[in-house]
Amino acid sequence: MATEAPRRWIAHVDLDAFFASCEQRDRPEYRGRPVVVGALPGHRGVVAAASYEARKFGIRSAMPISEAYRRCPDAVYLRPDLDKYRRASRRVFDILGQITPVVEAASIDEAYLDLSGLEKLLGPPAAIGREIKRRIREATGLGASVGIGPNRLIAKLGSEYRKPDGLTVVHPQQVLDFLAPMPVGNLRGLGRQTLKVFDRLGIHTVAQLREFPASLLEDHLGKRAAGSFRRQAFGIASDEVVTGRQRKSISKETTFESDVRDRDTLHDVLQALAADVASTARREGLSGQVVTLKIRFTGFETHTRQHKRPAPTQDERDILRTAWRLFQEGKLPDKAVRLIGVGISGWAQEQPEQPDLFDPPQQHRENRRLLETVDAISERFGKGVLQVGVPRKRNQ
DNA sequence: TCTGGGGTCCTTAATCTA
DNA sequence: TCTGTAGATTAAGGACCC
Repeated sequence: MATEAPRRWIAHVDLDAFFASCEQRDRPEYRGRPVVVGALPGHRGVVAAASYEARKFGIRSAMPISEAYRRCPDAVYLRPDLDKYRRASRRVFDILGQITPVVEAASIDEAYLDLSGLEKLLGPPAAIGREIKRRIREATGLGASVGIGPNRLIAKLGSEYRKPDGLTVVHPQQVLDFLAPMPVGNLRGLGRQTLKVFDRLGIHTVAQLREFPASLLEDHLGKRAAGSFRRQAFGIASDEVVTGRQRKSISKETTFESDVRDRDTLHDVLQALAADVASTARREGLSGQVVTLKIRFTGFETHTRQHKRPAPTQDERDILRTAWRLFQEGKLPDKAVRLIGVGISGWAQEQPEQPDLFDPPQQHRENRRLLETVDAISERFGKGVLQVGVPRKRNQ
């Protein structure tokens, strides 16, 4: 019996234990052994990636390295080599681009592909999935898991369904059965905090979520989140694959081996981080107007302070000056610092912002900006140095 | 357990302005 | 000129993801 063709076939490709697999590929003596990439034992930090051999000991990413070491002292512990992983990632994305131009990079080791309309050329979805895996392994020696379904959610859950080296195709008519027995924790955007709420409500599986009264769920999670999880429970999700996404911020941060009180040290570190941010911004041709300072104190108490500068910048001196002012004037607790970081965002528009004389609110802002500049100059050099005519507000 | 680094998105509160 | 208010913008924090 002919079934109706889906509007879309979306694939999600996920490289298995990516960082650890890159290391095992390059060092044959690590193959078959538990490999943990992240902080080194005895230092502050967490697991960034664990090979499948390491996972047998219960080691997971984001686990404190001390805990990982307790579980498996004999594992191979390595610092991440991000340049190596970026090279491998680029190679994989090249291969995906040969399958279809509609590829969205979801992270360094994950991608969404729109396979719609490729069946005539490459065969049914399962055949395309096998071909993707084969090409990745042949070119890079890395294993990948692939999920294919009518939308992004189903594709993503499909790639997680069988790992490593898995392939799962979920046809539109199978979506509800595929989701029903899953733990709700598998849904997108549902983390530890939300899981507690679901636990309290006695919702553990997607099937139970579907049965739960929508209005009651809204009471506990808010309209937006409740709606999102309910839609997911019924397999409703976006099937758009967005190519060429632009990043929205650049940031650099560092955690000290032991907490720091010394202001000079903090300033020096902040300067290095600002230089790093600025260099990335210049390399990518981005200028940001908003500078954000992130501080984590002893006890993991974390604060951010941000400031919108009058003009975009990619200059480390501007970034440092603003960040240091935020540090000094941000009414932050007087405690030793565990982590410090700085970032920029709020990119310059395509064309420099011009005051629009036909847009009173904008004109008002421009006037105010002008007055602020005058004030600042007067403050430094004395009043009367400058006389600036400010256009009067038009009627109303 | 004792918690990295780099991000995105959302909610909420304060402030500004028409 | 004063006042109340609604909407936009900015800022801070938190949840979440890999």
